[in-house]
This record gives sequence, structure tokens and C-alpha cells, in this order.
Amino acid sequence: MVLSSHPETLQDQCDLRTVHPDRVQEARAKLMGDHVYAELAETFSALADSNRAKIIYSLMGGELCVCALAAVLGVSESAVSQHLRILRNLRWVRNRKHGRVVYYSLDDEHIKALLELSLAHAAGR
Amino acid sequence: MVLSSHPETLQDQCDLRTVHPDRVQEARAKLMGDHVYAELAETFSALADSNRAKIIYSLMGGELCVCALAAVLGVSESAVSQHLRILRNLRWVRNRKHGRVVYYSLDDEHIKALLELSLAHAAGR
DNA sequence: CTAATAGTTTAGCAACTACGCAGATATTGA
DNA sequence: TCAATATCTGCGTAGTTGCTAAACTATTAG
Repeated sequence: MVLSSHPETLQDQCDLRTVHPDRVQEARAKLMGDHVYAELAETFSALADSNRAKIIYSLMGGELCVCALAAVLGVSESAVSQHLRILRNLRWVRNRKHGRVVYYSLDDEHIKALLELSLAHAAGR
Repeated sequence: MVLSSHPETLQDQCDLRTVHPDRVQEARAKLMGDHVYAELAETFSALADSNRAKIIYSLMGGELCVCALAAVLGVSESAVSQHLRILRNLRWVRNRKHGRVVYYSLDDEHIKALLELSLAHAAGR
């Protein structure tokens, strides 16, 4: 989409508070509540770590227990456990306890599409 | 998908290095190169900030200059400029210079779908 | 040229994050 | 019950991030 009040002359300066307050007002009006963006950021930040990305990708092949994930990633079980807690709190993964082993699996069908879109974007560089 | 070697008995302990090394091996083999996950994380981390999410959402309504974005978000132009650099480096936005005004707009059609998927995920809580 | 304006960059600081370590918890086999 | 195992939690440290203030660049008006 192109701005209707598209600036074409150099007189269109950026002192928008006096020249284009309407454009700012329009954009402000379209914004949703702050909590929406906070949630968005929180959701994405769960995926913004390479080890968590590896965890999710590994879980696409089926559920895995904590120590298997630790072995796959090559980090401590403690670190994996903490990553899994973050992912679990945001409902990206769920867990199933079997004896003293806890198996984790993906909990949302959106995750695959998100990864694919992100990879597609990164590939276009 | 369900594990083919799905553990069903308590004898299936988690000492995978001796009991289920194959499962770990399988998952390790499926992993892509480290740089892929680093890129994924980098891509998502660009969206993992509420102000950057607001910037992107604002730009969906059309291009805006830096000071307009600053006014919309209610933060300094410097802060906006730094956010825009991050988004630009990852090709989420592009800029167009007109006189001394720099207009930013979205540079990737994937971004809308990503936000929608993330919002859909967050909504399902 | 000079002053003013829009934007960028840099330095510094406070807040946050990921990790390993050590200890706590939960579950099972003997 | 006791020892072993799998996981989780609390804590300290190193590294990262986002913001402000100030300096710097680029462009334009006079």
C-alpha cells in the first residue's frame, strides 16, 4: 500500500507534529493495545535462541526426553530443562511424564509454518 | 508423528547413551548445520521486541519516516533508528531517502503471515 | 557559507538472558 | 527404606540488549 498523502516535495518536512500529525494519528489509531505487542515479542523471543530452535526442530521428528535432547544439543540437562520451561510456558511444547522420564513434544501446529516462513525469509537474502 | 521406538515400559530408562543411542543419533542426523539455527534465532529475535513489533505493524499501513515512527511509538528517534537498523539488516524493512527524510517500509511479504501465526498461537492460550 | 533539520552512530548504563554448578525433588528397583 | 536416576530449581557469572545523551553526518533554506 502507498501513502495517500505521499510526500513528493522537499517541503514535506518531517516535523510531523506540525506538518503530518494526521499520519501519525492514523498509525497510532491502528495500533492495538500494548499487551498485544508484548505478547508477540514474548512469543517470538521463545524462538529467538538457536538451542530452542534446535529443540523444536528435533521434536518435529517425534517426542524426546530431556536427556536425549541434552545429548542431541550437546548441552547440560539443566540448560535444556530451562529452555523447555520457557517453551512450555508459551505453549510451544507439552510434556508427558512416564516414570521418572519426561517426554516433550510439540504443542502447536503453528510452529512448523513459523519455522518454514522464517527459513524462507532467511533464504531470500 | 509418534516415535517408532516409543518407550512403553519403565525399563526404558533415559540413559540414552546406552539404551537409546539410536534415537539420539537419528535426531542428531536430522539436524541441519548450526548456522541454520543461528539464522533462525537471529530472524526471530528481530521480532522479539514489542517496539519492533509495533514498527512492523505500523508499516503495514504504509511507509513512514523515522520521526513519525518515533511519534507513533512514543520513543526517541535514536531508539527507533537503532530498531530500524536491526530490521533492515535482516531485510524485514527497506528505506527510501527523500531529501533528509528517510521513509521505511516493509521489505518482505512473509512478515504478515508470521505475525498472524504468532497472534493465532497467542490467542489459543 | 551558516543555521537548522532528519537521521545515524557511539558510549555508557541498567536490565535481561543463557549457561554451568550445586542442591532439591520425584520416581523406581532392590 | 535406601540408593540410583531423571529432572527441576536457585544462584552466580559472562555476555547481550535497549535505552538515553551526546556527538556526528547529510541535506536544505536563507
